[in-house]
Amino acid sequence: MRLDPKSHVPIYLQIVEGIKASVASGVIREGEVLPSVRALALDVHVNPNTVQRAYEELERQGITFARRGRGMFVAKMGKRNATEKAEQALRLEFVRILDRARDSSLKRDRVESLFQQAMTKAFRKAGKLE
Amino acid sequence: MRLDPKSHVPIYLQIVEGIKASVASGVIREGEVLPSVRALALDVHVNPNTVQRAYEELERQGITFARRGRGMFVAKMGKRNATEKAEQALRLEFVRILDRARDSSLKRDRVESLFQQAMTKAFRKAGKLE
Amino acid sequence: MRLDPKSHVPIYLQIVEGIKASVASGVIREGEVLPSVRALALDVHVNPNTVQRAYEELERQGITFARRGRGMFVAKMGKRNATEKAEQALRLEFVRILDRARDSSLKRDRVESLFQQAMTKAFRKAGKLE
Amino acid sequence: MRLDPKSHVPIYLQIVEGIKASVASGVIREGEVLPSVRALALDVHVNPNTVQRAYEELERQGITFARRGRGMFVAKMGKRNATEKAEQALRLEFVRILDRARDSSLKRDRVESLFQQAMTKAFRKAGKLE
DNA sequence: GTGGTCTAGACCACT
DNA sequence: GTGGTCTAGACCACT
Repeated sequence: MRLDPKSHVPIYLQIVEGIKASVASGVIREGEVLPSVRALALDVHVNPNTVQRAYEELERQGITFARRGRGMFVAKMGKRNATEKAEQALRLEFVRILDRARDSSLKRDRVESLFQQAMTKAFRKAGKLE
Repeated sequence: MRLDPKSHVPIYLQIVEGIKASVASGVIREGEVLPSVRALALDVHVNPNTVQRAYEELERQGITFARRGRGMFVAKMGKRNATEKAEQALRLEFVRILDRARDSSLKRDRVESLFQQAMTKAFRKAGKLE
Repeated sequence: MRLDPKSHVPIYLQIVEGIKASVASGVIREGEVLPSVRALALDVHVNPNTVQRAYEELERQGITFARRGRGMFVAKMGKRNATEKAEQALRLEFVRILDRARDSSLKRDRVESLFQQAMTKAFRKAGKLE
Repeated sequence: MRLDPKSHVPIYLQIVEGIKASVASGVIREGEVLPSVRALALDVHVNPNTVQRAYEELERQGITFARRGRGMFVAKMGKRNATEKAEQALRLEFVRILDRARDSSLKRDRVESLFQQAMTKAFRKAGKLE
């Protein structure tokens, strides 16, 4: 999981996004257990409370559920929920950054070209590692 | 200028982005004066200190320069700087959100389709207002 | 026995309540033996330690008593104790939730109506099953 | 605001309930500001973080909204939301405690009588103080 | 001063 | 060991 300490997005929300991606892509399957709060905290070098907060948010979003003393599990509709939220988030991001590009009078062709470059980069990487 | 109080991006940086877009698109031209701190503060319903921080940041980025008692002016090369930064920011945003889309196993076609929808929306709006 | 893993009431206390109801209603009679810790634990999908805690609490409340190697038995006066505690608990619950309803400015008539609906539902069910 | 340290309901949720009652009853009106996190923390003798958590939950439930540097305000539909949630909570509480009363074989008449006593007590108090 | 995030560390219920 | 709540205290963005 990649956490960016310089980002304005709070760390706990970056963790939420990371786990959601893992659930959406099937890296963690429905019914499977997430890493424990303490284990993940050690792993990503943040305080356990910060992970705890991320886990609460995931439960609230219907991606996971908690079982006392057992751990945190991916919910039945977790994959579907996570995928839908990922698409919705992507759509909103596109709208936000393209609105700004337009306001900056960037040329439509130029925007298209930057997008295609990023696509190639992102989906080429996918084919190789991870 | 659109400010989102719920965004994780600090308001002063949102103001910076808005002004950079105005400079990049020529709404404010090189050598022209920006609205006064107080005027803009009243306009966007924000504390003058917040606008002040935004203006300092713009100067730091070489988009504008200050003349004591006269105001804040768009620098020579301000438009070019603003446009370059807008492109660079867009490129980084694309990489960031497409990486996440890939990690979420969103289909390449689906991502392309969401992008085209947002493009149409953004650049259709551009033709009409603002 | 209905256990709610999402409830803020600890599971061992939920078990205590469930058994008290069984004793109060005569489902388990005075002198009769309770299910073994292990049997009940398997039945309600809970760790034996949790059932053990519930049984200790029941003994402390004078509802049951333990016989080493024999099991847990309903005490003489167990039914009466359980019934009295059930009434007392109900009274306290009523006071608590009606105080809150009043603080929320819910109308007296509305509260009365919600109560009657719940009564009908609870005591109709009673006529049929269990 | 009455907080019960012996309750199994977490303190932060007790605070949520207390504020919701104040909003539902109009003690705090729509658009008005809530006590600051620090002020309320001092008032009810809990840690500011605990109040903060309650305020996050209130915002999530659509009762309030936050303005950076300004404070926490009652939302436009806050009163309605709070009242609806209060009714729903009451209904669920009734169902829960009446189911248990039935399982304990309490007589219907007896339950009715305990309820009426609590009603009189709660709504008499309302007429006098607060 | 006001809300929001984070660290550090304690204690609890449950496994 | 596992999640959930709470205290104590720091720092940030905004007013």
